Amino acid sequence: MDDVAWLTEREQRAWRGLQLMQMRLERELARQLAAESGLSYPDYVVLVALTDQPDGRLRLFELGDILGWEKSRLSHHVARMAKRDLVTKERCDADRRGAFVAISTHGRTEIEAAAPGHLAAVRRLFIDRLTPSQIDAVAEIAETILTEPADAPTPNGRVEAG
Amino acid sequence: MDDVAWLTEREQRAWRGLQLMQMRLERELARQLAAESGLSYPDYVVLVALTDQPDGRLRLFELGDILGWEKSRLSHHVARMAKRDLVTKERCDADRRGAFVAISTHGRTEIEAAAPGHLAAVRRLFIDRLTPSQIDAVAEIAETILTEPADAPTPNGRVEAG
DNA sequence: CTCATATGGTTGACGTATCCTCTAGTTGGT
DNA sequence: ACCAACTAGAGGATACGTCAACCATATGAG
Repeated sequence: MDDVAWLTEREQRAWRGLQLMQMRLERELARQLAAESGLSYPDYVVLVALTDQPDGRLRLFELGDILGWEKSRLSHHVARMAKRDLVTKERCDADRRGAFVAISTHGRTEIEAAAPGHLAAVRRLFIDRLTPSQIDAVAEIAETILTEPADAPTPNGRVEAG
Repeated sequence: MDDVAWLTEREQRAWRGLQLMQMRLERELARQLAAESGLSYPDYVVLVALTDQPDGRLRLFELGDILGWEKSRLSHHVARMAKRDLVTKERCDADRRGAFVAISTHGRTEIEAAAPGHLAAVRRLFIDRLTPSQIDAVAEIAETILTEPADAPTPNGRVEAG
């Protein structure tokens, strides 16, 4: 790193800080969830996505698109969650290759028990330590970064318009 | 999630956006490093920390503090890196329980080859898409979040003053 | 219809992360 | 000197993520 053009001091402060912040947040949230519920952080986000659906279920590829996960990871994770009866898998008659993941009764119980503590932690660790304008700044920055640049590769098989 | 006090819309926009942004950045950077070098992202940050040292070496626990890693993870990771001859482990005479991790010649070669592409990716994906004031905002937000709150648990065995 | 190709999802192997426990060595009190 | 408490680090068990190969079904061109 000595002979390479590194970032300016300000840039490095932002970049390095962001990395550390994110690591810390994820670790703390994962720890909190593990301590106060039987769910991991990935379990949690899967169940949230399912409860967002009126019928509590999604095709696997839809869930993958929502979470930004690869299909393989999703398949493995859903299989593990099904083994713990947090979700069930249902076959899809319309497309017989496909399958639904549906939140189970037990899954609902678990996430309803986990959510308040998790939300409190998100507030305590992040939201409540920032000013409203900082919150908005975060949202804007994230949206800027997330808008697909024209020449970017398309990670999840999504296709550029045109 | 339906019957639980969730975040306000603004808060959720920031929080969810941050999560997605970070996932996307890490994935792209990991992909870039894997494609253009033989290093993983964790390999890279370990080597950067070592090259920041004048003598290119650190005690394991010092490295752990710098990176915010648990000692077990660090021990495992350094062992794997040593197996690939990216670093070497040296015994510490001053404290014979301890050990140094030192970057090897091969490690220097690898990171010097990897750095330009990685830095270019950091710029392309993040830095160059933000205004200078957004960069500063990120730095300030990260520093706010990273300052240890008085009542927080102490993840890495660090002890609160008093 | 038939074949090539694309899509939805699974699986196994392998590297990685975390938890917990263990040993060696250090430090401090008596 | 001795013993208790602590620290540095290693290592096994298990869960997780990724890659590449794979199967089954769907789709479209001829």
